[in-house]
Amino acid sequence: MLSTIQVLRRFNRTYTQRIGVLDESFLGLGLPLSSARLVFEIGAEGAGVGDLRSRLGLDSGYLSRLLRSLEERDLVTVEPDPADRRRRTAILSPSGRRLLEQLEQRSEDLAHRLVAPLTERQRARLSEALGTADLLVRAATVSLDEVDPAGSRATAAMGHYFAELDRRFPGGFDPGAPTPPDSFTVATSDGRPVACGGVQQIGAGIGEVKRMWVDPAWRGAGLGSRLLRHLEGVAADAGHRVVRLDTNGTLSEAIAMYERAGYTSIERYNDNPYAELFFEKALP
Amino acid sequence: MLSTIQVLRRFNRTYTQRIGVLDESFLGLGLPLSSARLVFEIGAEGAGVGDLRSRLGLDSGYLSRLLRSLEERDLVTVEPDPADRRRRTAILSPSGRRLLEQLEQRSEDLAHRLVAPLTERQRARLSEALGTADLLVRAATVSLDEVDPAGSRATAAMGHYFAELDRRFPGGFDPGAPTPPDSFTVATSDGRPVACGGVQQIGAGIGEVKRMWVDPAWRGAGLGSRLLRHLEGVAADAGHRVVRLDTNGTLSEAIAMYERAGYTSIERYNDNPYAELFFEKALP
DNA sequence: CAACTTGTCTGACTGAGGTCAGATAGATTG
DNA sequence: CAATCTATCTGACCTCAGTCAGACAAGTTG
Repeated sequence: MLSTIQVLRRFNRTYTQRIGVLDESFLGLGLPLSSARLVFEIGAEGAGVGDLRSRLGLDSGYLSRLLRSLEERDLVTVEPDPADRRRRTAILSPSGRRLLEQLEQRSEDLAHRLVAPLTERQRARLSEALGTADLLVRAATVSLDEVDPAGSRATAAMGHYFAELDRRFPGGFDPGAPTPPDSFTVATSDGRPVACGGVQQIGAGIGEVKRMWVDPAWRGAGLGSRLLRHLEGVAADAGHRVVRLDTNGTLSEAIAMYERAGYTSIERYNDNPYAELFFEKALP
Repeated sequence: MLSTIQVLRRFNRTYTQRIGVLDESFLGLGLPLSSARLVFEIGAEGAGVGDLRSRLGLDSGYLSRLLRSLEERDLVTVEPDPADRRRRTAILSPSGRRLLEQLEQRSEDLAHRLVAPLTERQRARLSEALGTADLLVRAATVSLDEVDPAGSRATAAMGHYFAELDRRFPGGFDPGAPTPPDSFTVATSDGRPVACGGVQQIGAGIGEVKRMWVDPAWRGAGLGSRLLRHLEGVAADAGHRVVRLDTNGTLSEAIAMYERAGYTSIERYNDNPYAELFFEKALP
């Protein structure tokens, strides 16, 4: 029986040899690979230069040069951002958009050719396997960052949380004027918040986990328990011996997860009108 | 519901962003990536230069230069093959073998770090998904080549076939002095024959599929039916209207496959002492 | 054994990909 | 408003990766 790591390494070799070419399908349209990738990354909506730099992990000088060469070929226009004229935004020109379509097409053709020898049933198996692998690999590479509890990343993530509560609670949800917790963690994947949660002191040696949320598309990938473990670590570092949390009966997945994580039901400890269930766990 | 192609393309993006780094783990040991890959490919047992060329898909001049640079660093020795002194074989020196170990270690560490955030169950799911994807991707990218029926590739593949018959038949198997068929197809993956089969005229408009074999590790991936379809095409191109084949009752997987492919049982049409069952299919 | 084929090597050259050290223009802050 | 910081750009430079043409030695064939 092979270990996950052996399977992963074996797959990696298979993959780079055979599917890796999907990327190189960008070649042959008269553009070097990195320029083609850049066109792909700018996309139909355009993107900020700094944004591109971080997404592609390129040196600022190098990226600048790539953009200049795309401009010379009339594929891209770069314009200053009106709000902050130091920043610039790259947008595809009409011919750039045509090129993007060709790139998409080629990549699709190649994918098509790759699965062509498989029967319908095998394709379905492959789809399912790759879909599972995709979710798990994404889940494994989500980065958990502690952010400023009053900053924009925290606010944006909390927005998703409040919006979901509002959708799920029969009478809607009114966050009022929320006070930021002592510490706030955001889980990000591809630049988007996919989960979040805060920790706040509510008594001597007692921390509370607040505003914990996981994007619905990401549930079942273990992200919730990972985040919860992380938040318990944050609480422990802050000197708490116990963590508590409250929740609403509607949020059944969350409740199941708290129980799996070793939380036990306790009496009401606050006057949160939306809370119906209360949990506690002693930190090791 | 996403199509296989969409899933594949999505996975490809996830993958190149996150696992693609497994390869670059070869960097940082003072060797450029291609040299490191070459050391990896030479492996502990050494490898022929031509073999390396085809496995890595490199230009002969480029490969030669890479080998020279590894020789200069005392990582590799290249020696002529005693049987054919044009051919040369690359072998790792002791320090080359140490380097290979370091490369393996790094790649393993990286894979380990990647799966570390997953729970045991998730890792098992990932293993299974990647294993399935690996088999299917390999099966999809096997290349079917028509080779010289009397050449070395055909002989090597047939050797596997005869060896398996010898293992499986109660009284063993004696191929005698086999005459090469009119046409022979070998399916190759990573330079190894994984399946083969020949077509021979045995009457006016009648072709026979002979010596068809699929590597046991590859059964269940649809390779057999794909090869059979290919051989039927070869027979049709040769002007045959019907294909026949004979087989032994021991080879139950093969028999099931012939039936699935639309073959029907017929009377004995030859005096092959090992054959017990006879099939026929009309070509469209 | 002459003519060919095959396997590897050498030399000359190219472009992609990337780094680093400033320069410059716009924003922010005391 | 001077000083500082930030986002981007320019110029100089370097290595890696790869191609192509041809040389050459060893093997094969008529």
